[in-house]
Amino acid sequence: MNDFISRVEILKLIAHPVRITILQELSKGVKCVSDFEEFLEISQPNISQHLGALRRAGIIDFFIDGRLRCYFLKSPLVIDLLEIFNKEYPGELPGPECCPTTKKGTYPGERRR
Amino acid sequence: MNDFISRVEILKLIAHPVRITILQELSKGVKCVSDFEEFLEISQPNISQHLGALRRAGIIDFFIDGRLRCYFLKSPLVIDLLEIFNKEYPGELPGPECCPTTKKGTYPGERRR
DNA sequence: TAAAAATATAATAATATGATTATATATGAA
DNA sequence: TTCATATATAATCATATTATTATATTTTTA
Repeated sequence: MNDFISRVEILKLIAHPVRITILQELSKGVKCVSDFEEFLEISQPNISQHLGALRRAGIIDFFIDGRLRCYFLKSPLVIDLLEIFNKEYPGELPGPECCPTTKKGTYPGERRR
Repeated sequence: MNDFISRVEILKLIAHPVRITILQELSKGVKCVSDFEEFLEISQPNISQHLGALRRAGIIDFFIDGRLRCYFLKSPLVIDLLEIFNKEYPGELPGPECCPTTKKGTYPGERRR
């Protein structure tokens, strides 16, 4: 039903420095928790919590190898998102063309800003 | 300075149902606050706050036409992001191929999950 | 079978976010 | 000028998010 909201939830979840970093690593290949501990400067439980949240949202998943938990990317959206995240955007969009129409009339009248 | 963090901040800002809706509208053209009031079911001050936050982040900007404030998209990243946001993703990424290597050794041993 | 390693879960506390309400500002119209 | 319109700002409160600390679970190894 609420496709829109769940997409927003996914975005919101990804929009966190640690989780973006986790996803960037996973986009290169499988990683287990102790691998993350080596370069994320946060505690083990915190890593686990971030991984758990990403997992519950269906963004990543894991398999178990002995006592290792090996996480991998599941959501193809993440691949596209990371590409945009890393992309350079030189410049801004062109400003609005003259005089678009809204319910309130036609603007700009005098364009002061 | 911190390019990574500011990108995350932009993502975080966009990842909100009202703000995504605002940006989707602005991707179609200029809109003023009272235009938004017609289809966003939230209060005027709340709309103003969302617009203000997007503006402070440099994602949108406005010009003034009389007593209207006419907002428009500034960040090209948003265009790409909205495209992904609306894209359908059938299926998941293929699971990891056998036996990738981590600092901890080679896995999976027995893949139980 | 006891200890250790790898990881998760739960409880808590600090901080951030978001909506609401009330009020302020600026502009055009009467 | 005064009033109405369009919008912003500020203060407050409720809720959500995040990190921390402590503890539990599972599996391997000694």
